[in-house]
Amino acid sequence: MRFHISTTSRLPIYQQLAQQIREAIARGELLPEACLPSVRQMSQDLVVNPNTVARAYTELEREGLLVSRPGRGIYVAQPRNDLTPAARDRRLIEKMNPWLTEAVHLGYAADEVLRLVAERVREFQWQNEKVA
Amino acid sequence: MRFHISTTSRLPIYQQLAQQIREAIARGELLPEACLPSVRQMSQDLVVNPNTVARAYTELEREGLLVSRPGRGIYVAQPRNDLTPAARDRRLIEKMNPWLTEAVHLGYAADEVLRLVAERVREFQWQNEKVA
Amino acid sequence: MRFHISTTSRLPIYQQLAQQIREAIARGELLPEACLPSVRQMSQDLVVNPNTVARAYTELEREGLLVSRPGRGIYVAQPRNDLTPAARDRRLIEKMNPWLTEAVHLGYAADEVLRLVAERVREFQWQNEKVA
Amino acid sequence: MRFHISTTSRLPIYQQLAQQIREAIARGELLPEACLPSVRQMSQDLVVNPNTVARAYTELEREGLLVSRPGRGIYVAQPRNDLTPAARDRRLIEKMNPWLTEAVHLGYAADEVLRLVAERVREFQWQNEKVA
DNA sequence: GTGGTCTAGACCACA
DNA sequence: GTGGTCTAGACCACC
Repeated sequence: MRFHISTTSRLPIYQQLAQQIREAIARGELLPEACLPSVRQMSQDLVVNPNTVARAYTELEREGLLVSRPGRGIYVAQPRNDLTPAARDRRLIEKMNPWLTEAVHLGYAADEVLRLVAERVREFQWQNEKVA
Repeated sequence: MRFHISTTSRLPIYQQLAQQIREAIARGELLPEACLPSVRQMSQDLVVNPNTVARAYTELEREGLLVSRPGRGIYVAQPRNDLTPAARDRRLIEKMNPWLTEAVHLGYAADEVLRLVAERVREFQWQNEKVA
Repeated sequence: MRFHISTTSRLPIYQQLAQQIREAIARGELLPEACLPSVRQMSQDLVVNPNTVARAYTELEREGLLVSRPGRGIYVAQPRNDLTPAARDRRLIEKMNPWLTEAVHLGYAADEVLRLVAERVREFQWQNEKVA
Repeated sequence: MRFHISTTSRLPIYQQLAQQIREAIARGELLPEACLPSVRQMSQDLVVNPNTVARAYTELEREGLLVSRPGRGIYVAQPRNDLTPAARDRRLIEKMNPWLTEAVHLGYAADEVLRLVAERVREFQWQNEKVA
């Protein structure tokens, strides 16, 4: 797994890293129980402050995506299944509003949005099976 | 139209307000040429500093969602359509990506995501026509 | 790069500064990825409130001329190219019209105006290539 | 001569009116010594506050485009010729900077700008003869 | 009355 | 150190 940060992006560095790790996990490139590079190692690779890497890891741990085992390293967590289907839906729908709103403002027609989502979903090499 | 802000949210107040206005416009609850509450009025309603409200309004004006008419008030503008198709897609995808990642983590299958979006799109009173 | 503000001008301070930065960028004196003075530094140089400088920077960031990187500084971005040709023309004509009117009032003939513009264009270190 | 104001524009009403009068004069639709509608008449036609019309007239009088003859009305002034060629050029060039800067940011190539200016000049039905 | 600008000074997030 | 947010309160332009 190689990550890289863009010093020209306006996004905070720790968030760039966090989002890349999230997507790597989502894509299945980082499997559960995989071990991530140490804070020190990663900070050297990316040429950033160790604090910045630590912050990204902390954020992901708080989200339940990573688990740190003190003295041994930081690992990809098992996928959580503690949400009821209704709670899952609620959570996802809630976060849909801002970008759907953006779509309206950008002048997208309804079917264009659906087309774009479908396209992106394909590119994501979606691996989840339908659970219901 | 009623708005409300959460002081416990990590999102800045002016952005909370801006996003609520964006959604109200996207939903068609605030139609073009509708007049918004004055800065002073809104700041009283929300119990925040008038500057904070002004900032939200200014932000939305820069985005082309509102137009301010000094001495008269601030009004809802027409949706923008001055971006190239590629730039439009780029913007939307950027905002959609983190959400898709989230969907994967929640265990959603591809067709479930599409179903959810389609459903939500229907709930919006989508007024845009396909431009192309 | 030296900037200066006129307290006697009717133009707001933050706009005076913004316009000077715009012109410096347009002339090629400030190249992409160049770092601008910090808000605090600039506010000392100009003897104005830091908020006023921040406002100029924010305005230019919204226009896509600058990118701010929290904790790191504020930098010159690449010129925007996300507008449709029609929207581009509309914007430019809108700003050009009052100037053309002025030229007529000053008694300029059509070819004199063209000559004057051509001259000035040459003085700019025009870096854009024709896109179409 | 018919004028009209857009209540949907963000430009102050008195400036909309002033600019329309300027352009009408520039185009030769309003000739020197032509008499403009009274403040009261104009304010009724446009359905705006008389103060607003008065302000537009005052602005144009200050610029030397109109002369008011108390008790008789307000008239288009004779074109001024009191500037030396150098002063004329200086004045016009000074006001060229902002929109030329905009052109750079919008990504225009040098010859595109010249083309656009030439086009607009033609549409203006330019009536001035070369003076030099 | 409306919005727009400016100042002073505080606190937070990021590196 | 950097930029980002928020407040309080002043003054101006526009209608």
